Amino acid sequence: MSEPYYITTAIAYPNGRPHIGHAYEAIATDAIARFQRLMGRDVRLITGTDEHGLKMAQTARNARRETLEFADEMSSYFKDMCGKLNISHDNFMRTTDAQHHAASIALWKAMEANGDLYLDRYEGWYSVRDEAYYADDEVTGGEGEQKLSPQGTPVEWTVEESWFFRLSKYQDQLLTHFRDNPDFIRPDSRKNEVLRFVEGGLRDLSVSRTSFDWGVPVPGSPGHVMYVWVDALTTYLSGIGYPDAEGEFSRFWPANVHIIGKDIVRFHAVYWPAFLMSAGLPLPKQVFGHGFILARDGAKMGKSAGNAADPLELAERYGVDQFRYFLLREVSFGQDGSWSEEAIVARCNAELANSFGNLAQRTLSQIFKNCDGYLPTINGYSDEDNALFELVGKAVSETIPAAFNDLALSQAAEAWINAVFACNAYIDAQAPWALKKTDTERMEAVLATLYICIAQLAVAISPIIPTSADLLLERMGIPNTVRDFNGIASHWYSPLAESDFRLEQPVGLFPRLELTVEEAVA
RNA sequence: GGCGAAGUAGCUCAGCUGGUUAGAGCGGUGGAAUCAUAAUCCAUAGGUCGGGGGUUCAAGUCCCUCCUUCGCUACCA
Repeated sequence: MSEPYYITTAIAYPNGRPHIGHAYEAIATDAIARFQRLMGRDVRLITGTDEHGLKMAQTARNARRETLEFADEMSSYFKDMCGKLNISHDNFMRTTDAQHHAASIALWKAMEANGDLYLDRYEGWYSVRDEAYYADDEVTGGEGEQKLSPQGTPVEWTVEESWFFRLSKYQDQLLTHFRDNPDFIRPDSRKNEVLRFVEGGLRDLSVSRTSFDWGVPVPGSPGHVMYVWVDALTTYLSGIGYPDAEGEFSRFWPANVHIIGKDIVRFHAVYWPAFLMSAGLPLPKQVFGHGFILARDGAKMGKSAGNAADPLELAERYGVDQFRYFLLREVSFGQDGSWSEEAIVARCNAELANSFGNLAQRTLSQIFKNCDGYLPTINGYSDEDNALFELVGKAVSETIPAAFNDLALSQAAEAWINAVFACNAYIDAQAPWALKKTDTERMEAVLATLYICIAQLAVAISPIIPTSADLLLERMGIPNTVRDFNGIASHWYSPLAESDFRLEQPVGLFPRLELTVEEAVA
């Protein structure tokens, strides 16, 4: 059995439809998962929705909907998004699942058994919108006015009984863990923020609520439901079978990496490991906080900003693989990035259509026309051929895997496109269309060289553009068994050339994109 | 206020522990080619590497300071 690899997205709060940030996270996580599969790992990718909390209950009530039924609908949008964006998740975990409740309760009891939960009173300015308490001096608004949180949301003085988690107890253990595992939080800029936060001292965390009942009931404490983050984070466990400690869970926990947005690093890098320490469970190996995808004008994306683009609409308009490629290629993973329709069109046309798609098209077309569709046989390679093999081979078996391994997704794509550029330079320099008249044997060697390189490049980029890559490999007759990083580096060409495989009339892989009319006018 | 990140060619950005004429992609310009999705290839455009000061034989690359943007965090009065 191959080595397990467990990766998760954050568990989205489906208070609205998924926006481009959700799509970005799912796509990035999926590309990493697909890469690991191509490296031979036994992968689990878990995603899902975090459906509890007061906000959800209120939104449903305002819409005069039954809460669960409302949650069903909202969750389904996220599940649909995963389907449409070709996310290869193994499980879509909902916090409203019965098994998830059982998992949350099991985690709770484990923390309780460790003496880390106690009942106390909590009072302060509570913001329903933020689902958070604020200190007296954080609140603004004079006598008789509506008090506002630092985020500008309305707050009310609230007193409630609450269970507390002894977070303070874990300060030193956390710092030790951060020190001993320098890659636990990435990128470094996020790690520094967390370090400073923890070094500044940790207060115990309120982990239950009594003001509403839409959540996982606290065991043995009627009227209390768990703080949403407790059960949301538990999804990483329940998604692979917890509380059943056998089977999937024992094989895949701890997770290799949690992919999350930079805004929720603290929950994943402080609270979550503390919960796990308390429950006696091993910690995930890494938490990676990616950046935000900003609109062209620099405004933060979000439903409240009113400029949230529908990722599914963009994917439909420009193509799922094109959309995936754009996001992962354009944005340095871990940093913020921006998008625009112009940028999508420009990037995809330049690299996918003109460089790679056209490379495949011109190569396959020549084989189709000049070799009657049969793969040319090889009678020795020239230095130029070997130089290209070396360059592409290095990209495919060293640079690109190394970048993926390091979650440097844009660098992986960059290394790939550079190898594609080299192929185009090679085909122009060798000019097989001229060799056709002077030296058909040499022409065949050139086309064979390109054929091999194109197949390797298709496999290497397939984590990012899986459908297109597979389609090309299929048309090229590349057996499924060699469509991974090891296989495609093996000697599959001669057997294929000697088989009765014959190319069909080549068809363009990536149509050139055009801006939509509105966008072009604007 | 504290801490941190960033400010490099028109645009988007690479530049690790300081060291040949500061790089890439896109865009622009000039060629070449015509197999291919009017796609490709080659060459090139000369940016005081945010401002100022300093260390050094040598600094985008270290130190100080100022300006701008952003993130985390805090709030002394």
